[in-house]
Amino acid sequence: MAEGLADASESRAERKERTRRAILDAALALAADSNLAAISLRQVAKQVGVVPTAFYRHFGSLELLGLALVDESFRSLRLMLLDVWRHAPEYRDFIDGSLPIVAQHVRENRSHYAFIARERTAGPPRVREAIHHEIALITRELATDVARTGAAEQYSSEDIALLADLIVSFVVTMAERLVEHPDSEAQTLAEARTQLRMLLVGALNWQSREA
Amino acid sequence: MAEGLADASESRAERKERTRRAILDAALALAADSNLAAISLRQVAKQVGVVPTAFYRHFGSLELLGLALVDESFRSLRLMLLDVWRHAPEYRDFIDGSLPIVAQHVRENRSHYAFIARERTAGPPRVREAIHHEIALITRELATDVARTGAAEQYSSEDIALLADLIVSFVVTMAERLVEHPDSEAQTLAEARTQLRMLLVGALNWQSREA
DNA sequence: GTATTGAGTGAACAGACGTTCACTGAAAGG
DNA sequence: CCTTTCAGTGAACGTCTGTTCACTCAATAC
Repeated sequence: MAEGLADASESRAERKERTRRAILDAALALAADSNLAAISLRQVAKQVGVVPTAFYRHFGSLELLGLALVDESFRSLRLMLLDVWRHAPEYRDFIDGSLPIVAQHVRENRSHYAFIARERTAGPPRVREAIHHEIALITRELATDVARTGAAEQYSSEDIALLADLIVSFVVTMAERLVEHPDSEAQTLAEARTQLRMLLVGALNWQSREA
Repeated sequence: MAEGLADASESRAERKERTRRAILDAALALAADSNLAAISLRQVAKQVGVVPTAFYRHFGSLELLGLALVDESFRSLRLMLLDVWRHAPEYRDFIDGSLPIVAQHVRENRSHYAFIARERTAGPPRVREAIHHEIALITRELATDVARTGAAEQYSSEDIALLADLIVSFVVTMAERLVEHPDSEAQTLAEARTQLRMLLVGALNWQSREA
């Protein structure tokens, strides 16, 4: 089972995982110049430095590879959000506390966010669905979190959901901009800060009854 | 010059324009199943019922065809917006007056909106730029319109621009949803109505000084 | 009535595509 | 130590790709 004593080479599983990672990274890089549906299995294989057939040892198709990338992207994203929400009560200002963390995560995972931004609207149907599902889950979590902290007691639960959706949609748009214009991060962030404030001032003055 | 008397066949220019339209429509239809970067010149030609080479008589590349589609989409969109803004003062409620018109236009031009939604993030760079440019123009027009009607006198001009951007971004998101779930138009619209109201309640209570 | 223009043709090209198959050879299992 | 497993190989297939070129032949121009 074990490889006995000191062995400089990797185990079988380690090598496989290394190739799998290389394939994921290559696909991410190649898709960045167009999109997932426009790249070919052979391009990916060539970039990895492996024969086209080897691809099938790891993924049944480019679409399944795409689903793996969605999974990977959102696993990291959710960890970041968990961190944001756990520390939220400590913030003197929720917006100023949270936005920079999101911006930092986008900066450090630009290619993943770029992938999500593109494939969310242009990817293969199953990939699109997977992304929308993940975003819907996050929206639901934000809604329960808003309800739990009692920040909007005058809201009906339906309206809390709509508010959460409004916020998530806005942050998605902001993330798209951070991806597209990495050099303008400071300005994008400053503008988003003001806009989110405008939006939340609306939240504070909103009453569900005035539908 | 003229074609003399009664002639059942089309003029040369008419035939050319008819083929051009067929190419635009074919590309729009084929890209709907993936995206512009993933379709081929030969697929388009086959769909039109013309030999691949004939494509070049109308467009130098698929990318230029994409730019033509952007142009076409936004020309129609701008006419609709002109109509919305001209009749805005008559509305008892601006939101209830405008949103249904936008929704109707999306319904009647679904393939164009789907194209814009996809290529906005996943299209060839020049196509993406063209779309963002058009959206920026519309945002600027909305800002001057908001400023002109004096609906937000307490706003700095920078904040009017940010508010306009917030509204346009939201409507873009709403349009994406109308495209993706045509069957839920009524619900999407009802939710968007509430969300836009939340947002604008924020606008009314916002003051530029509290940055 | 003759000359020009130009949208559409059809063959040809070199290369890339996805997928199949039988294979190798080192790591892991017993 | 011998056997099994399986990530990666390499050739082969039929099909599709963008682009070139010389061409036809009806509508237009003069």
